[in-house]
Amino acid sequence: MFDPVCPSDLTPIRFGDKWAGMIIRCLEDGPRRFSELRIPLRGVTAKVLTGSLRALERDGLIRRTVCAGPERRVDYELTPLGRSLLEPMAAACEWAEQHWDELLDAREASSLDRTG
Amino acid sequence: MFDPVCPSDLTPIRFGDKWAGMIIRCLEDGPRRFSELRIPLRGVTAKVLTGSLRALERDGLIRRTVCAGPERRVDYELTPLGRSLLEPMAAACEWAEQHWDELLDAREASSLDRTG
DNA sequence: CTGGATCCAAGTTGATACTG
DNA sequence: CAGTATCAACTTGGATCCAG
Repeated sequence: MFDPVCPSDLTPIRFGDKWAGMIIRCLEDGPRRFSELRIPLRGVTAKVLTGSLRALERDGLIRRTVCAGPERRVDYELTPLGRSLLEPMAAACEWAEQHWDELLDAREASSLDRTG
Repeated sequence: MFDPVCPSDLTPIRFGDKWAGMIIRCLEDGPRRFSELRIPLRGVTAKVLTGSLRALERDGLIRRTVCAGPERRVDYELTPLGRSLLEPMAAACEWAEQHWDELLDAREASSLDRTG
């Protein structure tokens, strides 16, 4: 799923911490539960995801809602500010896609310098 | 000088490592020497600046040129790829300027939550 | 289910001293 | 001038276990 965003951390552009960019994209289409977020973000532990979510909340990019009811359930959704971030993110993705090959070539060339 | 870029590391958007974004902006108007770069980047040590420059060079964003002559002199300049990064960087800066107040407000609000 | 607590490995940044 | 070497501090991400 996150191939188009940052295939191998190759692009020099990053949004927040390691998971912030992916979290924002996960929330793009509407609110998601804590456990829903853990599915696409394969490998993220609860603690780290909590940390990222708290940071995003502190910056006013997402809103955390504890839903009433018998079952414990917490929803996260983008605030208008968070949603506005999608624009520069799209610009960053476009740049990454356009210059993907050049980035790869540069890495290859510099690794060849070291070996030969 | 770097107030417009990232006044207090408040924006969630980052380019490369801590100094990469500033280095790129320093090279925007043409080649600069190692020691010239150290002026605006107050506080950066030679080792750290070297590390950032090497990383940018490896990614093909800047080119390093050792100038011939009696005095030791090394120039750094943006490659076309590095220059192309100025576009998404401008988009990021624009976003940061437009939403500066909201970011500040969010931080204030969350710090108030903690104190009272 | 949604985290908090604790511990830990790894990476990042920097201070300081030194070199061709 | 343009770095390199070494060491120390801090930050990050994660594993594991525990709790309301």
